[in-house]
Parts: sequence; structure tokens; C-alpha cells
Amino acid sequence: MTDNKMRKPVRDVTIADVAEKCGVSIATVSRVLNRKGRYSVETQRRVEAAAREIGYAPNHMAKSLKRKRTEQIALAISDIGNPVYVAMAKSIQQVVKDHGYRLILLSTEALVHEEIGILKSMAKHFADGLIISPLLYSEEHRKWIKRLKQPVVVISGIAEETDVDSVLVDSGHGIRLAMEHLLSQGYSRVAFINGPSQTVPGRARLNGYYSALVEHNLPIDEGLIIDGGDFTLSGGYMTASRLLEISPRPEAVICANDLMALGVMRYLGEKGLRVPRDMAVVGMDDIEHASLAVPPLTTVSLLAAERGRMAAELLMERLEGSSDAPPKQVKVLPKLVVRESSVVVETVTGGA
Amino acid sequence: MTDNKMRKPVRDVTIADVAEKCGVSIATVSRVLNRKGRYSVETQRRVEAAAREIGYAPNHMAKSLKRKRTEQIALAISDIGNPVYVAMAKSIQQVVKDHGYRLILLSTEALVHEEIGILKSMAKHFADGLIISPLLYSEEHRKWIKRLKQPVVVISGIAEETDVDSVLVDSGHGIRLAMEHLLSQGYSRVAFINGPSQTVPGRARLNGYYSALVEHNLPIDEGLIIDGGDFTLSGGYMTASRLLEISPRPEAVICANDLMALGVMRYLGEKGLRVPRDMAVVGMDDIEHASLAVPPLTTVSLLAAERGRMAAELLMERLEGSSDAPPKQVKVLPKLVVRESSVVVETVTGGA
DNA sequence: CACTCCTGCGTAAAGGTTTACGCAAAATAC
DNA sequence: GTATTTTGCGTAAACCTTTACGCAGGAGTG
Repeated sequence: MTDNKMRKPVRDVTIADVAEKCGVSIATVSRVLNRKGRYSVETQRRVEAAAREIGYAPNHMAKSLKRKRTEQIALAISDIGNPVYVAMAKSIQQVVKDHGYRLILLSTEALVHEEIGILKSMAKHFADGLIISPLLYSEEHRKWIKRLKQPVVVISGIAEETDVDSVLVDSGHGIRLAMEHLLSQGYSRVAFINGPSQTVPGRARLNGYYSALVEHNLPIDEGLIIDGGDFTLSGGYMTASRLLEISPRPEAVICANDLMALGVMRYLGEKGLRVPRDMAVVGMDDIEHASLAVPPLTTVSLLAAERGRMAAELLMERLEGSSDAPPKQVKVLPKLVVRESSVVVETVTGGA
Repeated sequence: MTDNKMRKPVRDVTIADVAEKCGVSIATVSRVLNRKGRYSVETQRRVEAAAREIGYAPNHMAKSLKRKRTEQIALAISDIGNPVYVAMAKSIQQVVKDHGYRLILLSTEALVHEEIGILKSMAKHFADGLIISPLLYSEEHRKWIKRLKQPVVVISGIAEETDVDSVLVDSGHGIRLAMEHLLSQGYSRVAFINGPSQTVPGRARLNGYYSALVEHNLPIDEGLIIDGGDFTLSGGYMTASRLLEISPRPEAVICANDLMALGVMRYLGEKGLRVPRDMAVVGMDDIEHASLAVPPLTTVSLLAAERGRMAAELLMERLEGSSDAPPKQVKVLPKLVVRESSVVVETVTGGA
């Protein structure tokens, strides 16, 4: 019989409780709390007091059901461990929060069927919109996205798609910038370590490498191209040995992303090779640790944070503005960030 | 009049549509689709066929409302840019996903009122549970957590709290491990760069430093303690100069986290000081880039990923098992990870 | 004074699902 | 053959909100 806090099941306080407490109807309470419709200042005072007093908090599930809005945005990325996606997620979180949305983080582990699964499940209405950065953009992706009621923004590489809002960056062009820079520094035999070539970014970057060679009338030497396996740090470290097997040894190497570049630099360091004196290294993405590496890594920024912000803003626009405007594509230009890993050392400025 | 795909508002397909399509009641459809209650195999076949054919997807908001479960877990952390929290988030995401939950990412930007705001808003039932790693655990935190209907797991430093599920790590003990290691290497004047000392981790680590000194009968020299401002990389870089102003120059430095340690190493490098020959450096957290630094950074792992996993499992247990079991505390032991930044160099093993 | 307009608020429906309950028919028991 | 249990399914309530609609009374206008 001692029921002093035996069980929690103490039925939530609902809008009806507030209404009863201050002798009005639930409609009035709702109007006051949502500042919608008409009510007297006296009623407002009483309702607000009652609500505060009994600790009323509107039930989000019921609200969603009625309003047909969850106030949630889903973000689908392939690997939350990748600093690039973290940067994106961070700025996206910022924007959606400012607009009163919560962010749901969905990780696909680089599995295409997971991506499709997410698209399908959007039909269940657990989020009002989706930002997705797919590893590849297949016909199936397109099909499901088109079928969705909610707006979708795709963060991806350059593509011909014009039927969905997207934030694009031409990473292939980024590779060309890197190549130009290396050539201007006097390097001419430049190797290329790629990530998985069947992914959109992998393909784009490889094409960038080819076209840079063509552009500068350089011979295409397949021996200079190494498949890095994946876009990870250990992927770079592992394949760096193959770099040293190339003969004659290349003067410089472009890596398809910073993580791999850092892995490569580490391997070179362990083998006693100095960067850039013995081999110049350039990465891509401009993650925070690129600037911290020893030597600081030259890289091509793809403006991940910026792209995240833009994608989120595009989505907010869709959600709050005219949803029938034609799909928008916004493009972002890769930017070369020159640091010490690729500049010819004239004089060594030693300290102390 | 040409209404060929003019507007989207084409009312969602509901359970009623499925029911009508195959001539049963909505209750039957629900039973079949949820594999609950009784139904014939023939009915099952028809319902499933109809559902698939017209592309039925159960509305998540309605389901939540009725079931009183959102199938969502909220994660509140102060900075998604911090690799430690990323590691936690990653393993938490893993676990909750395996249990059929989605993860909502809430960022507090290290603002205490944001943390409280999140606790309050949990009453709105947008998530079934919460994992929070608060910068500090105040009376107000406790009050609101106790008031919540949903289970909460706190990831934090060691504390006296026993009224809430928590995953604890004694980072102060971690600092003592670092100190012991440095002393065993022959260093004796060891400086300490702390993060904000009013936060739980800041205070714990400072106390760890003090007690390590006491433990080894070393004099307490306030001049060896530097307030690093925050736990960021630039925070470490900025305050490193003050390290060199100390006279006589300390032989080693313990930094309250890896990011600051990396900042310090960078500064030392720029000033021409070599680590560990001129000064040994030890960090804390064991973030991925600690092993990549030059030289690789000795650090104390606080097992962030592990703690995230444990917290998530604790929460799942609460949600799926007996919710009235007494609060659990699980503790994790800091682990010293020795790398080159703190070991006396006997012979230099150069390559090539 | 009669009319219209406005204000403040209540009634009730709607949103899509799950599930307790009950009923008819079929299956089983004796 | 009747009595009992089991099976399969439908009816309707419940979850908690928001909001369209309408009504009564007061204010304004002529």
C-alpha cells in the first residue's frame, strides 16, 4: 500500500490537464501556447501559469501526427569517422538547429543497399527532409528520390543530374589544380594514389588526373597510378610501399584524399624519405590535421563545411519556401591550399 | 486541367488503403504487418501482396503516438568537432542501430543552458532515451534527469553520483599514469597544461596532476601549471609559448588532451625544439592522429569508443529489460599508450 | 433600437496507427 | 449429438494534438 514512488507510469500531463486546471477548453490552451488565433490577455496569463505550474510539455508525437511535420532532418553519410563528413555534419547541424529542426544521423557504412534502404524508409515520415552524400548515384537512387514526398538534397561530385537539389564540387578539377601546382614547382613525374575507382569521387579524381596529364601534354603512364583500396589512412599507408617500387621513383604523388596522403607521408617518413625533398605529397579535402602534419600537407580543399551549410540551406529553403521551384544545383570550386609538403625548399630556415 | 503531376499532395497511402485493397479490416492488416496476434496464411499472403503493390509504408508519427515509442535515441555532446566525441558517436550509432533505433545528434556547444534545455525538452517525447556527456554535472542536471520519464545514461568522469546510469572514467588517474611514466623515463620537472578548470574533466585532470606530485613526493610548483583555455588544438598552440617562459625550462609536459598536445608539439617544432630530446610531451584521449604525429604522441587512452558502446548498451538494457533495476555505474580504466614523444632516445635508428 | 461586425472561446473532427474485446464459425472433445 | 475450445477477423477506442467552424455576447453604426 506504500505507493510512494513505486512506479513511474504516472500518465503524462496533457493539454487536457492544463485546460481543466484553468477552466478553459483544450482548443484555447492550444491557441495560447502556439500563439495562434485569438484569445484575451487574461486567458493567456492563466493558461501559461497553469501550464508552467503543472509542467506541461506538448507531446511531440501527437503534434507531428497532426501537423504532418516531424521537425527532423535526416543526414545520411557513409562514414562518421571521416573528418570530411564530420565537418559537413557539423555545419549542417548548425543550420538546421537554427531553423528549429533536429538532426538525425544515419550512417550507411558505404553500403549502397543501406543508402537505398534509407531512401525507402523516408516514406515512413520520420523526417521532413533528407541530405545525402551518396558514394554513387545510381538509377535506383534517382528512382526512389523522385518517389519521395520530402525534399532531398544531394551532396556529390559534378554530375548531369538536374532533377534534384544538389551541392556539387568538381573534385577532378581539384586534382588538376594539384597537378598544375606540382608542375609549376618543377616536378614532372607525378604519381596518383586513388581511392575505390567505382565510387563517384574515385572516378572523378582519376579522370581529373588523366585530363591534367593530357592538358599538359604529359605521357600517360599507368604505372604511376595506384589503387589505394579505400579512402582511409591505413589505405594510404599500405599502398605507399608500391609507390616506392615504381622505377624510376616518381618525384611527387597526388593522393585522392588527405587521409591517404597522411598515411603515405607516414610511410615515407619511416623509410627515411623526406617530404618534399625526396618526394612531394599533395592531398585532397583539407582536413584539420593536414595543416598539423609534419611537414604541413599541401592539399585541395573541397570546402566540406561550406557544402554542408549550403545543402542545409537549400533544404530549409525547400521546406519553408516554395516547394515547387525547379531543382537547384549549386557548385563549389575546389581551392588549392599550398603548404610545405610540396614546395621546393630553397633554404632551410631552422630555429634556435 | 492538365493535372499530370502538377501537385504532390496525393494523400499518402495508409493502412486503410491496404485493407480496402484486399478486403479485410485495418486491424487485420496491422496484425499481419506487425506479426502480432492471429491470422491465416492466406490472409497474410494477400495483405503482404497488397501492401507491396500499392507501396504502403506505415506512418512513423502515428505509430509513435500509439505505441508511445519514437524508436529514437538522443545523443547530447558539446562539440561534434572533437574527435573524442566523434568516436563516441560512432560506436553509439552502431549499437542503437543494431537495436532498431535511430540516433538524434544534439550539440550543446559547451553551453550549460543548452544541456539543461535538452533535458527539459526530453519531456516532449521526441526520443526514447538520452545519452549525455555533460561538461559538468550540476544540481540542476540531476533535478531534470530525475524528472524525466525516459532513461538517461551519463558519460562522465568519476563522481559520487549513483542515482543515474553512468559510464565513468577517472581521467585524473590517467594523468597519474602519465606522470609515473615520465618519472620512470627520468624526467622530473613536469609541467601541466590544463583545459578549462571549471569543467568536470578539467578539474579531474588538475587534481590528478596534484595527487601525482604528492604521491611521488615532488614539490608543488604552481609555476608549472598552465591554463590552456580550452581543449582545442589552437588552445594548445597558443599557450605553448608560456611553457617556454618557465625558467628553468621543464623537461616534460602533460597536456590535458591530445588536441592541445598536438598544438604544443607544433609550436615546439616551429621554435626548433625537438620532442622528446628537448621536451617530452604526453597527451590524453588517444585520438587517431596522436599515432600519426611526428613524433608519435604518447598519450593516455580514455577509451572513448568503448565508453560510447557501453553507454549505448546500458541504455538499450534499460529500454528493453527491467526499467526498475537500480542505477548502474560502469567504470573504465585509463590506459597508457607509450609512443616516441616521451621515451628517451638511446640510439637514433635512421632509415635509408 | 435594429443591424452588422468583431471578439473570445468551445465543440468536434481529423491525423494513422495499435490493440482490447467480442463474435461467429470452425475445430475439437466427450 | 451437444458442449467446449480455438481460430480468424472486425468494431471501436485510444494515443494527444491542431484547427475549421460556429455560437454567444459585446461593441459599433445608422
